[in-house]
Amino acid sequence: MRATQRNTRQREVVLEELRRLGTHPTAAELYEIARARLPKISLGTVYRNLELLAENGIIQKLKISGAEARFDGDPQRHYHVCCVRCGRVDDVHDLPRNFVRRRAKQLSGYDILGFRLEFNGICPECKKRSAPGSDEGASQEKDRAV
Amino acid sequence: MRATQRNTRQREVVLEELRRLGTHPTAAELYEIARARLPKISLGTVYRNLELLAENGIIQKLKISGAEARFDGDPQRHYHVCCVRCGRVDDVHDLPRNFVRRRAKQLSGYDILGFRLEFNGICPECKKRSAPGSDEGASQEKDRAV
DNA sequence: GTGTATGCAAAGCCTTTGCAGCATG
DNA sequence: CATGCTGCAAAGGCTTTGCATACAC
Repeated sequence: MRATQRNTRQREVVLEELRRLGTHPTAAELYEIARARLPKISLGTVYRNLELLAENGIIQKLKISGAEARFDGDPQRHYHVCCVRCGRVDDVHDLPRNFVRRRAKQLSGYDILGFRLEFNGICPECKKRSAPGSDEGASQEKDRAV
Repeated sequence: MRATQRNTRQREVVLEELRRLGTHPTAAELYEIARARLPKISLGTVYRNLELLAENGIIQKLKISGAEARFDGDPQRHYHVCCVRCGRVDDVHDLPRNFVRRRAKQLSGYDILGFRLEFNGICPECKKRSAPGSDEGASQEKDRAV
């Protein structure tokens, strides 16, 4: 999070529309939608704001297989299904502890072909590199049930 | 899988090197390595072959957060850790059924900040679109323990 | 011999950035 | 008013593609 951050109309609109959609739009899609309210907004601004919001943990940036990044207005959800044909992305809610293909299919309506689980964090090398008195404690380690 | 596919030296080398590495190189990295054995190979060819191998399920294409795609010579593994600082990707082996942050950290040496679980498959719309007598049964539904 | 794959280079696409002017706190 | 943000457009970086040639079967 930066020192001082201003609340601009553009940032507000981008976030509002992303949340209102409830889907996983690309930056370009969001740009088109935002343009209805702010005709002069630029793609660059949309990208900059999405990036910033994601850095602050307010939204989520997804890099699913496929060309474009997608954004999720809900930073809490972590389960997604993506279509290998059209690239569409949906959520899978209420995934039980012992998640299974069958359950994912029931909840999403997809034919589940596979899955991918990714952890993210700081690798040993990077830890060493900035070990003593680390000042860049970006994401504090919340104790959620990973 | 295409009608007829030929076994070229280039494809062979790309696959061999990817498997030999055991890491998750980018196309460019693999290109440099392959060049040691086939000085005239082109980046385009490396991309084409990686794409083809991934389509055939022989390797895995990963689109982790970050710019470049990464490739995994083992199509079976599904657990990865990626460093939010340098983009490095590692495997997490032997992930227990009730995976937990602690276990993932033990196995990888990373400081785990979060995770992402993605299913992939065919969305309801795409199913409808190619429903009767589908001829494109790309990935057969293996009954692995998703 | 036929059709796939390659090499090379150009084109594509998504995303990032430089810069001058604008607007927020 | 100081400086973060915007719009615009150009630049970047990874990936894909067109085309003539080479090679696998």
